[in-house]
Amino acid sequence: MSQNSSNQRSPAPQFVSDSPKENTKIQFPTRKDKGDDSLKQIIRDLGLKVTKQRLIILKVLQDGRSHVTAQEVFENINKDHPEIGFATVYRFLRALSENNFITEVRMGGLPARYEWADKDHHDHLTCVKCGSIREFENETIEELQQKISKSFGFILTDHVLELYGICPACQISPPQE
Amino acid sequence: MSQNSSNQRSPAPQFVSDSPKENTKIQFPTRKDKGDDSLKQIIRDLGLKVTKQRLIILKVLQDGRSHVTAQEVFENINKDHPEIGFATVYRFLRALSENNFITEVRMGGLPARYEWADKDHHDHLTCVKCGSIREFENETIEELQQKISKSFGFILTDHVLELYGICPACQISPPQE
DNA sequence: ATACGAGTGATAATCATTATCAGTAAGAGA
DNA sequence: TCTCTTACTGATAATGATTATCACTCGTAT
Repeated sequence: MSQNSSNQRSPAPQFVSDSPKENTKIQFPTRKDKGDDSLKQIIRDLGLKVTKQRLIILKVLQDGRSHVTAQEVFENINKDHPEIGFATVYRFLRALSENNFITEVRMGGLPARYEWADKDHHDHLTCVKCGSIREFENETIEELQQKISKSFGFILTDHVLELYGICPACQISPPQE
Repeated sequence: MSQNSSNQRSPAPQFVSDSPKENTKIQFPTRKDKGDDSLKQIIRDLGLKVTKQRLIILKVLQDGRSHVTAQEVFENINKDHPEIGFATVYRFLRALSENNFITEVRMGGLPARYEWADKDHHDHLTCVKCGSIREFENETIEELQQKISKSFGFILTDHVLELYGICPACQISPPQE
């Protein structure tokens, strides 16, 4: 999504469902949540139609590992549902990401990775040797970011904090060929 | 072929944070100016041959504004030296970046930007409306990053901290579209 | 159930970046 | 300085992730 600026994913217009409905409190599904109903509700909350494809994508996101790329989601789905095209996967991932149901993480020039946004915000600590990712959160850093933004007169809308280092395992036994 | 045939929709972000500079023939030495000899030395330190092209690229990086994309460097050079191909620019920027003579900054899915690495470390605060970049540094955040890494047993080697927000100007007069 | 507009899948297009390769030139040694 | 070896260059093709296009399909409000 590098190319045209149209997708310059400005850190996301906060979820604004124009569906006035009643204030159904949005429940983010957890990993154990297998019910299709809450998945359907997510799609409706986005103001989108519920389709088989979108349910499948959501299920994979929910049950699969975190930090997946669009390609990985597609390949995973493709095994059981080869009729679903990758454009559909990309499109829906973008919709989810723009509405903050999932978080897009970009590191280096690598393909974007996505993770459920149903947990507290966290940042990443990535091993430059083996690629393993640890998550962390630090309230003080968050506060400092707010303070810094304010000092420049900016309204903070988003941030990316990625730490890179060498994990304990790779310090001991560097990965072989 | 490529070239930036200005795409349709969104406004191409304008990066105006650093002093714009016309290329004048006469260059007064700046604080960054290391002279041709030291530019040559940089290239030799990389274990590469000193070529006219590489000296020109280095000079542009040194004298031009910061946070430039490869395309911008190329276009800048192209005005006076249309014989230099963009592949040469990309190649050399990569070499410089891999050897930490310049720092590569990637934000969102946008093209990589480069900056001279001979200044103190700083992070970025980017306006999601107009693309302007402010630099900042915060010792406390740096220390916290070290502490966090240590708590996971990681040896911290690098980090990326990018804040996104709306700059004062864009809060007042949002760019129309 | 019907109609209509959103959704889909195949495919082409984009865009930044990298690879390829034949011709060129840097620079170490004679 | 001249030669010779090879790294370098520039034009162009290729790549890889992602988005646009478009005819067709399918949810879903009526």
